[in-house]
Amino acid sequence: MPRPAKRATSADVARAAGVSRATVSYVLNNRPDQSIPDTTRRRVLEAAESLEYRPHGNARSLVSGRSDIVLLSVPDLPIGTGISRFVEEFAAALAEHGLTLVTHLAAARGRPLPDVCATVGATAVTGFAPFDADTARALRAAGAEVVLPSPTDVPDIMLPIGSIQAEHLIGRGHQRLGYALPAHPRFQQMAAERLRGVEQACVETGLQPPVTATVSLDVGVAADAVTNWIGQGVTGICAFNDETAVAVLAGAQSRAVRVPEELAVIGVDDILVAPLTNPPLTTVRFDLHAVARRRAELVVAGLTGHDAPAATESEISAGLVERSST
Amino acid sequence: MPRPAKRATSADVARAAGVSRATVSYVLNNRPDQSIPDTTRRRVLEAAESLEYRPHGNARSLVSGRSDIVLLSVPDLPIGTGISRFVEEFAAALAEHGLTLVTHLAAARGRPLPDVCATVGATAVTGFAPFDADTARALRAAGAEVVLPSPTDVPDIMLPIGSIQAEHLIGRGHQRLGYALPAHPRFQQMAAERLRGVEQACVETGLQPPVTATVSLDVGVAADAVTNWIGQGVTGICAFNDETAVAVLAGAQSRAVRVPEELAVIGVDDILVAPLTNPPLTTVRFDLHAVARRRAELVVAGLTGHDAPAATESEISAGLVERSST
DNA sequence: TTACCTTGCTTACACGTGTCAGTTACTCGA
DNA sequence: TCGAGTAACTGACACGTGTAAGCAAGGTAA
Repeated sequence: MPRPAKRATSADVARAAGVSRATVSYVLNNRPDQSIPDTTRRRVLEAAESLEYRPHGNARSLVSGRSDIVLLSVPDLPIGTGISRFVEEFAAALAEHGLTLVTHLAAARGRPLPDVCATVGATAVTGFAPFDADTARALRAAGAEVVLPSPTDVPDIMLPIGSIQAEHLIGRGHQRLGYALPAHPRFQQMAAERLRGVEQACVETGLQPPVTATVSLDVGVAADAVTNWIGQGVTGICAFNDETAVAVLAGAQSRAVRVPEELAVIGVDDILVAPLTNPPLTTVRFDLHAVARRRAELVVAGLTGHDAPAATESEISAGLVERSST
Repeated sequence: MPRPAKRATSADVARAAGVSRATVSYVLNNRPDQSIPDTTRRRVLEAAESLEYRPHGNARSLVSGRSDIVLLSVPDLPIGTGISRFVEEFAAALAEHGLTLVTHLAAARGRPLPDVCATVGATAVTGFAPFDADTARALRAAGAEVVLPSPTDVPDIMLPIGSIQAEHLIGRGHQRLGYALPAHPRFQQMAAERLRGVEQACVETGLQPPVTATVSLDVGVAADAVTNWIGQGVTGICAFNDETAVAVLAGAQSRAVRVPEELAVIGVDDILVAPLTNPPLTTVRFDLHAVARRRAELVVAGLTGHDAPAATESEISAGLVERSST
């Protein structure tokens, strides 16, 4: 096949429009302090259009020292579908500020995050959990100006989820709750936050704290946990996420424990199969739209040096999806 | 906090080592055609180490015209967990060749892919389905030298999956098969490939082609499909993926159709909840390790200009996970 | 007329890197 | 002693962009 023409540069556009390269730059970045007549402006824009000119990000960031690239580090976890919605929303929110999002899956055998940061030239790096001090320092040394979240940002998202679960069950009259922790070690931090939310709700309504059990995705393990809960008088289970909740449902079924009559179960995430379980799973879907938008605000604020607008309670909106498992 | 020192450049290293910048470049990229005594070499390396020097990827790719960055476009779909394993494996395979992977979620409201390609300066762009001609052209114009997969690459991955499903059911004695298509429009292309694999297997063993039905993630829809299949004498269902399979299971249960006695069901992906369904779901897990490695080979081959080693049959290894739904 | 401002441009430099073409200083054979 | 060769290094350019500084032409005020 014929080798396609090399990508157009601003010099090509300048030649086509019959002006200097500087004029092209002024028009395309439409700088207010430069006065450029409409005829010239249009000539440049048309030339850029017809040549399919796209500014070379590397060259641009080389001179400006700042790159419009935001790097999102995605943890190497069995990721739920929710994350892709977060990413989508986050990317859209950043795009409104002219920022481009790329994601990198942090795996043991892949490149270390600071290297990736340096090669793509990201100005901001963000992730789901706060980075440890060493990594944060390395990221800054690799050129990142903003590293988020800081340790104070995370609880705002996770804690209310547990509260919503517990309040729903308590509202239905349950007096003794259980909490199903995930088995995967990397979920532990997130799980601890959500559990704390459940505990808070219990304390506030005068109940005892929930009876915790680690439930792997195995029917036998889940069944044992169910038997134990029933023995302790537990009637409602908050599960860390929907997969764990499905395991609890399977465990209950294998021990002939009726759901929701004998044991109510509520999950988190509203995964695709949640409406298809037996009985259909009640769950909490938290609004990634708002979380993503908030995160984007924090990034932009960090980049511009302004303070971020304070988070209002209503921004973190997690919603109950009521089905028949509670 | 004290503003951290600006990142070190190769000029800083040169000054610290008492040599010229060119020498620094020769040492760090250890070029064989330049003879550099060990004393000098060590001086440079030590200076680079102590300054925490990392070459500036933007500047490097600006001059070389090539960037070590591979961009993976992830479709805006309800993504299965399998994809993250693919990404992990792909990134690791690319890293062995000194390439860095970043992913971008292609969403309607985000940036168009060619823009992202241009801003990060990717030399290769790849995705799960082939790009349409316009997009491919735009990507090339944005600086991508390699755009994959080409339309001829995809069937190799998807088609055998359908075959494995069908052969498993046929081997169990089923004479009339059904195929459960997904409802989401963006899955259609992938589904068509997998369905073709099922059809091939049927033809080869002298069976009639499968009875297709579109099954959304809704119990009612799935139940109607099940009734229809039973009415046509179908005894085994190949589902597009595990979510669709779970819907079929739920539909069967709501119509009191016993699985697997009256209707066998097999999915694809081995999602987390697959062992937890009732009955536990038989499924096909395809080896993303091999697919990712193959894809990385294609990318590297495209960048070096060499031909890629031909795919052997054994590289595309998809494995049956037998449970009780068949 | 002269001094000075505005408009509409252009010229020239900087960013950090890789690399080619020189340029020393030294060794070696005749 | 002299030319040639080689080891060890340096100077300068290019990549594509943003932008400060400058410049010609025309207008305006004194």
